[in-house]
Amino acid sequence: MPPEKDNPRAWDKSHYHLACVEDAVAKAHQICSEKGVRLTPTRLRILELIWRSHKPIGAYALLDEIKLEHKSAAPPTVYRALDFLIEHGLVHRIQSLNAFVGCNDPGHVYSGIILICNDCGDVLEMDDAKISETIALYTNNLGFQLSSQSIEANGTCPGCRG
Amino acid sequence: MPPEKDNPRAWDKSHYHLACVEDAVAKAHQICSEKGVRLTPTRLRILELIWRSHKPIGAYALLDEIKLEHKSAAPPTVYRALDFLIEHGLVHRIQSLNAFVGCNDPGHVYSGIILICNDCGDVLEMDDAKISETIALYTNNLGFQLSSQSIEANGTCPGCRG
DNA sequence: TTTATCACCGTTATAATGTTACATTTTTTA
DNA sequence: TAAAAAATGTAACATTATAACGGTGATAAA
Repeated sequence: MPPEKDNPRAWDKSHYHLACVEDAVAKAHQICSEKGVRLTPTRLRILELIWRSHKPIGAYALLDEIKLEHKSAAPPTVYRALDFLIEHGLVHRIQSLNAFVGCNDPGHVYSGIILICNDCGDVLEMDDAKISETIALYTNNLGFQLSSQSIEANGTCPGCRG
Repeated sequence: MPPEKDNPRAWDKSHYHLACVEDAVAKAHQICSEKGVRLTPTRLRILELIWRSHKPIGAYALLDEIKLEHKSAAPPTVYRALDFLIEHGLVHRIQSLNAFVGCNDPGHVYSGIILICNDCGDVLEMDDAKISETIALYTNNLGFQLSSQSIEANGTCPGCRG
């Protein structure tokens, strides 16, 4: 992770579907209820911690935080919750950082493109059907049956370009 | 990594620029010479090992192999060589697998899209300017200065669809 | 020719990330 | 309520990656 620079207006997130932890929690309850799966206290807590961190957060950072209130927590505690949250589209894993962010539009993802600022470390999720359709088209022409994709872009965010 | 299935004709790679280890080594020598950087014996050996593995290979698997001939090798031996090879575009890192593959078209990359077969574990590199241009366009409209990107797609390759 | 520098490598240790396996508890289902 | 399934606790371990420091050999500067 780059030098910690705090840049609260790194990008314009005004179009985001979820503006705060509370929104994310409400949406998560709704989605889990619709799917008939259980948003247990640990899962909920991990989701909240991810949303309260306004940057991608790693599994062991989550573990440190959750240990403060839940002394017996261990790596599987965190990884199981993350698996659940990712499986149900509530959280994205950022492969290039081994870190996690809340999904901005759960239950409605075409293709999540993750933009990562190399200066401040903040992330923007960009959903675009066109790009994922293009990739699906190209891969289908090769006879490849696409099941998932991950697009991560590195660069400098508007806030850090100054 | 999925169950080991050996599927030598998983995809049509007839369009690949580099067909074998020897091609890859020759091209690497050429590129390093043009850039004035040193393709030392260890770097060359790691590149060969990556190309001889016809699947993505992890750093510690490379370490095991190189230890057979070079008893004193340790993790930094491998990671330093990998850093070099990646920096000069000779090797790609596959983020979702923590593994490495030879770049099929070094010195001429628009956007390497990595297709990963979930059944046989083999990988195809697809270079396409259009997709990377589309992403560049979209991110630019957000004021994001793009420096690099990684696109990985999971699914089933033609060979494994049967 | 000495001395400084630099890139590369050897070596040891350790950090960071992620998983297995099995026991226990809680919740749901029959 | 009893059986089954889902979730969690717990300890140990596996995998991936980096830090730190010293040595070596080539090249450049004094």
